[in-house]
Amino acid sequence: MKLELQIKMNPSLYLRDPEQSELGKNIIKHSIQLIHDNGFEAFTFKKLAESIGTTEAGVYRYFENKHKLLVYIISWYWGWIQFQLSYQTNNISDPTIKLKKVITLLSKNVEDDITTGHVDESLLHQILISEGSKAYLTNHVGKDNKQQFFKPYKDLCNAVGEIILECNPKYKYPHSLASTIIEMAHLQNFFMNHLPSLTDFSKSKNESEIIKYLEELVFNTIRV
Amino acid sequence: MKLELQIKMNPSLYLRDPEQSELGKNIIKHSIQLIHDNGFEAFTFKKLAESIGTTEAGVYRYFENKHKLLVYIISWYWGWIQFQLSYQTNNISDPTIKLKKVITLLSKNVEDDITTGHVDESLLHQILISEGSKAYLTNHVGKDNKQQFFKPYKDLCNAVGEIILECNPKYKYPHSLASTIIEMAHLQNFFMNHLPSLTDFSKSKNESEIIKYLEELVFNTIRV
DNA sequence: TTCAAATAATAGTATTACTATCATAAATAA
DNA sequence: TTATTTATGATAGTAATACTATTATTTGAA
Repeated sequence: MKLELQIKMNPSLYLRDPEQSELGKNIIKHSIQLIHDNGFEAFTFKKLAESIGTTEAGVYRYFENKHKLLVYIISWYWGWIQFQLSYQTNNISDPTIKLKKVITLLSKNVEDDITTGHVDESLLHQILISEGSKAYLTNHVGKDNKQQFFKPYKDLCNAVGEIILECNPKYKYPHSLASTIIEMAHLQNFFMNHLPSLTDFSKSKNESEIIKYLEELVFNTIRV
Repeated sequence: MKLELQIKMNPSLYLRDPEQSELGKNIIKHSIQLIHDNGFEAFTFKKLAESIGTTEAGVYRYFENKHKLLVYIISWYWGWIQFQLSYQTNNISDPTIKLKKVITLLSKNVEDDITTGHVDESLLHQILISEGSKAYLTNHVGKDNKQQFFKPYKDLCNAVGEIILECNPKYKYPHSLASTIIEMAHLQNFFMNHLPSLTDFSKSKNESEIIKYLEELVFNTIRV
């Protein structure tokens, strides 16, 4: 029996469920590749259609526009991370170890997960680093939020916040600290690779120093 | 005698210096207003030209494209913040107080500064919160960086890093902590206003709680 | 006064972000 | 089995965006 991990997506994000057809899966797969390779600004439905071997209209039958497609794959990623988190922290009772697992999970470049056929999680992780914040940094963030587009992100943030509170039930800013960890795990990685003088990780070019930095930051602030 | 604060800009950002003409100053002024009101994605040179009462071609004589214009106004803002920082921390010897001033300066909504005629710093601060990271989150960040587009940001980050080191000369991550402060001052503000469940500031809607959060975060991590 | 530079007015192109239409192939239900 | 829905493919078309180019007019410094 083959194990298939299915992540439940918000139906408002798509017109036709991309999981339900080959073309749909191809749209996801090639979107991830193209957004990774050329960035979200250069990504168009025309290029995507060409890369798949279908037509622009074909893509529009699945997604209303490229922003919703971006939010879709990002939501998928947060759902996947949420699953990894509960999987990896299962049976661990020490919240400190749990929180360290979280930091590592968010910071480390993930390996491609074979149980999710058409999605390359490693590329997705890179996309999150450079494009993740573009999902919500728009002037329609309020509308999108009302449609629950950011629920997976919020759920993750809450889950991390819970772990923080397990470490120190009196800590006053569990959600802000959670969103700080999530965002900084990505941003410090981006800076390390593209604007190294904004970090102290220039030489090493690997994530272990970012993890150390974040651990110090987090555990010093919650252990008051 | 009228005091005029002049911020030196990187000439690669423009084709014609916008400070040197009325049209140029209008381009800056109306860009800030339009980007603030509608967001960077919806901002076009055509709308800008209409709002000024000139033509699209007129704007293109000053800026190659809207991205460079964004980087220009953002650079201007960092230059202005850098000036405010050195001005406000002048004659203060206690680095702890200096660092607190930095956090407040970055987090608090600024008041419009009369010494800079055509620039509304309060709007600029809002633009930085929602659009700031779009200056570097592109696939041409490397090219832009080679042209020194991010120097004002880096200079500020260095200056803050210096203050951190004054507080604790042994602290290992002064630049990363500086970029964390800068980015989080903005991002937590954005979350507070648009995605409050990612923060612990939902009720108050003012920046003083963000300042407290950041101060706790920063001083607990550097006082090891 | 003259000459160069800045601006205004207009036009035009390639690309993007869509919408619409119609034909065909595949899946499914009667 | 045929009838019919449903997904896809092929093609066209539109409005807006992101520019470039040309020419005429105004301004302002030598």
